[in-house]
Amino acid sequence: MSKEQPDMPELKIESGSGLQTNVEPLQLGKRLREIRQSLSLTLEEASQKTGLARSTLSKIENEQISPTFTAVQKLANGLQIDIPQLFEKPRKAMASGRRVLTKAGEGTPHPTSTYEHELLSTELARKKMVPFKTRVRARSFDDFCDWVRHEGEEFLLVLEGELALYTEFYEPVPMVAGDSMYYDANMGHALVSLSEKDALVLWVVAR
Amino acid sequence: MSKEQPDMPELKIESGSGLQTNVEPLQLGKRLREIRQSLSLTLEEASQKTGLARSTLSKIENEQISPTFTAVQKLANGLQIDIPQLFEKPRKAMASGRRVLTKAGEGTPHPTSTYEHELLSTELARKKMVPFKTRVRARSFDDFCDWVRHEGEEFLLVLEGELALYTEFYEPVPMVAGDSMYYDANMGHALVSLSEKDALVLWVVAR
DNA sequence: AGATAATATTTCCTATTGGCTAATTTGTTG
DNA sequence: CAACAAATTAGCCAATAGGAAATATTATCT
Repeated sequence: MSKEQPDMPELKIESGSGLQTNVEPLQLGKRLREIRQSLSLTLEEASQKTGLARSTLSKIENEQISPTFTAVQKLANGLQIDIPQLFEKPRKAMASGRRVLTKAGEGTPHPTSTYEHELLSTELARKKMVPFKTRVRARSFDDFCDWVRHEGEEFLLVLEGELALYTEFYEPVPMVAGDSMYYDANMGHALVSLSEKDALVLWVVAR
Repeated sequence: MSKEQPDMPELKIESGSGLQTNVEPLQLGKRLREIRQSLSLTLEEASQKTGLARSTLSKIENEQISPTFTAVQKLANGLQIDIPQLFEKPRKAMASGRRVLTKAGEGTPHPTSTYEHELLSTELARKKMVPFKTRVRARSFDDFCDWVRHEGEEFLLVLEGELALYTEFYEPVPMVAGDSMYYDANMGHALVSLSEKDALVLWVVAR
């Protein structure tokens, strides 16, 4: 199929939630080229160091192909760059001097089967913390069969109601409004409301 | 079930190049599955959020294929995770499975000239966040002459009262109970209570 | 309990794209 | 312009991404 017009960068938005943001703010090829050139490497030399073919490198740098994850690893390995560095925005993670105000009740809703989250910030990818307010519906311990468990650390403050924090290695801890907890999120954890009313907690997760 | 497929090629992640690279210490699929499940998402939901097919997600999670970089981007975008986080080795600064409970009003007092802080955790050196509750006494803008300014990011939630957040580059923002703010702490900032009563805020600082 | 329905996940097949070798074009110097 | 080096493109094969059927898992009824 011979085209004479330059390839249109297709930006396909899938159906369903219209929440999808564009998927190419990050010019990987351009940055890789900069890195290679800053190392004074030719495509051939980079090829030898990474184990990828010259042509492949060329196409990646010109953004004609999207490298496989293993290819990215080989690149990072061969050129002595760590992957996180590749994807960090040019400067600080969060743009300097930025702020996000969230008025009461106007966070982004994010319901799950067991909790009702309200995200209190946006552009989470660039931030170190994820703050949200969560409504914990009254329920019993039996309602969950598996711990919540993920990277990072969590801080939570009870705003309203009474609940218990179940954790993997300890006895359940009853908590009332004003109590707070700081814990390692790799430890299994789950919240259970103890009263008939829902409980309300502030939750901050740090990576 | 027709298991006996003739010439079914074995699916291997390492392509046939067979070069030196021992690149696959990082269980990407496993981590992605954990992330998806921690969000209580089904493959179908994740598919809608990311624009990737169910089957593709499944194969990625089972490490049967090496996702294209655009696929990784769609994943990160749709699931609200940032890419560096994906590739960082799971390090644990905080002792695994530890927790600190702070009952209401029993935090460590830490008064300053302008605020009255109550630290809500201990062993701060090992943690990623510093949470504290602060009472902001009624005062005027003139009471402070210099901005507070430090490394990291801050999240604050107004628990009681009315106050204004003064920041270096913006107009003062009036806030009432329930409002929250996320901002870069390098930007000069200061809180002023607007009512006769003291205001109470929750404050979390991330390094 | 079992049977059945509903949903979640995996498998199979096809179309598309990444990746390698080899050839072509482009750029630089003598 | 020749001669060389570097980068890009063409052709081919293998791997990935998508779609739908098959399987596994969970929920709902009698």
